[in-house]
Amino acid sequence: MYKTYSRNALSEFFKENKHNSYTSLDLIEIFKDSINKATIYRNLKYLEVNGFIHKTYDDKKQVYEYMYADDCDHHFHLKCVKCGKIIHLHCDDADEFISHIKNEHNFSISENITTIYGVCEECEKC
Amino acid sequence: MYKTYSRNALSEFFKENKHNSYTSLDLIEIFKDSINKATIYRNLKYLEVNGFIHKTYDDKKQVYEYMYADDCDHHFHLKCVKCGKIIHLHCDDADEFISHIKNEHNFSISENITTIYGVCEECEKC
DNA sequence: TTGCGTGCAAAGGTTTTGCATGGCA
DNA sequence: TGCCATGCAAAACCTTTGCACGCAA
Repeated sequence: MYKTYSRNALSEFFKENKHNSYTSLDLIEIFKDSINKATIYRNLKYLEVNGFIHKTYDDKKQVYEYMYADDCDHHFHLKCVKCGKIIHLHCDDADEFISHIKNEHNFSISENITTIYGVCEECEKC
Repeated sequence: MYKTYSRNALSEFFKENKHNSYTSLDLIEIFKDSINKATIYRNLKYLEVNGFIHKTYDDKKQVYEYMYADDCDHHFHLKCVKCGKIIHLHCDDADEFISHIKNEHNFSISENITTIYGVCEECEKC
């Protein structure tokens, strides 16, 4: 893997903003002075294929979003549809639920590509 | 609600294919001889707003998919990433999982907009 | 008759691609 | 040197919109 300016800038950005997710257009805007949009798209794909970022999905914006992938293969992501916050769910009950679905419903859940939508505590109050 | 040819054709199609989901492009292709694509888009939006179809998301195709909505607000959808089949999950353990997430993690899951991805029984064998 | 749905074509927005250039191993 | 990344512009692609027409209530 080449370390290039664009690739570094993008991956550092994701690392520094672990708790947010961004659409491709967000990133094009953020880096508009330094990185061409074709390069943004190419590097998003690259970083995703190489497991550095995790592709998720925002129901409101109708587009993919990308987020920092920190060993994201083994837990669910809860995403608040109001504020956009992503919660990495580490929970034994979730594991049990997955086992139950596997054993009783014969379906093997892939946590890494599943995003569970809902409303977080703070937004529930509003 | 007007009953028009296009709207009827689309909703009947969804009803007859309850266990599949379709992208807008699938539907444009299927109805290419009888319905204009602008009308397809307008009616998909209409049917979705009126709760007749349910909008979901396919990780592979990077687009929305639409499926027949049969009281889909109160259960999870399991989608097989290999064959595309959608399973409407009616399961007490899922309800318990949702309660747990609500009570212990303070997050209110919206089942109606969440699709859980994984691999179904048949595809697991391959 | 009036309002809504439709078809067509054009516009709008997002993503991908081809090609020439430049940088890093 | 050779491979890969990049920028630019064009192309491709999907979806939305404006407008005129026609059908349904």
